[in-house]
Amino acid sequence: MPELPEVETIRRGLDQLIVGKEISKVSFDWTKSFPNDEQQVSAFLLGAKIQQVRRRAKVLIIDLDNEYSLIIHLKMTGQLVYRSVAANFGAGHPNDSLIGQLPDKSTRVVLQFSDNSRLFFNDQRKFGWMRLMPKIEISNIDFFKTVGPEPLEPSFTWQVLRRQLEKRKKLKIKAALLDQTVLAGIGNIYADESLWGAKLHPETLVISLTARQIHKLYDEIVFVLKLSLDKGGSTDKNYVNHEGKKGSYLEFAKVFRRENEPCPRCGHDIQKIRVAGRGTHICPHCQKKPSD
DNA sequence: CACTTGACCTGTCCGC
DNA sequence: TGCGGACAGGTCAAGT
Repeated sequence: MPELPEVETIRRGLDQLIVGKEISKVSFDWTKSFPNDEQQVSAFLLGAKIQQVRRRAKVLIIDLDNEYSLIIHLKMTGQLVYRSVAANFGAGHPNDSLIGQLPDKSTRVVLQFSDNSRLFFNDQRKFGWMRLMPKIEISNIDFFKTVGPEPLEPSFTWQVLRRQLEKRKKLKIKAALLDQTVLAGIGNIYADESLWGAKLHPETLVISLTARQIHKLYDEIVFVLKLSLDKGGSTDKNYVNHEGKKGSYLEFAKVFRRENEPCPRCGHDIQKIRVAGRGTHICPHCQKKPSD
């Protein structure tokens, strides 16, 4: 899924929907999706109330009103959908949704609240996970110790991006943008979109970027992330928000999933290539390799 | 150490 | 229609 705009959309939604609710029951069908043992669950999850929903990079943190939190990573195909009994009963497959009544075939974990509403963690590919962890241990997770700055925080300036890129001078710029220790929350979609905006070929080495190019790339990263957040994120195949609804950013995307369509800037055909092991979309005219 | 590749899973699409 | 292979938005671990 889910890159920063999608995870942030869910965070905002859940923060409105589940804060104050008391967890009354938990069930799961796949241990890797929820590795905690019975004892931890009954001691710290059952009976706890939701205090707040936070996000760092692509990770959601649901703080409980005790010393524990639920940490959730949706990886590629995870969904977190909240349903009251009535809403679930009425759920079909309207145009703005991908899912009907829950649980469905991909449901891995169900949190039930004392008012009988439920939060469903669905994940087709089973890469995602949810786990209960003491709040005090969260900052000790390697990922949180090394993850880079949040691009939508006011403290993230183009100079910060330049400094972060210093650490990965030998990488291709696309690989650097996907590296969560450089910058938090960018994935394949927004890497391609911001590189197109900055007219940079994704294989351009970081070391060869000028200050002006980094500044432009910074502007484009912030622009595409804010635009996507405004559009409720991107739905390619699986992503839905906390209500089970799709995001509409891809209608506004310039290159992602638009191979063989004309570049909106120059009209040349958009190509799909492979960079850093990932499918990558470029306009070969606007985004020249430095050697070309 | 810095960087690249394969593994983790299921589902879908494309070519033969 | 059936079947094999490639590919899909993310991160780790293992390999070079």
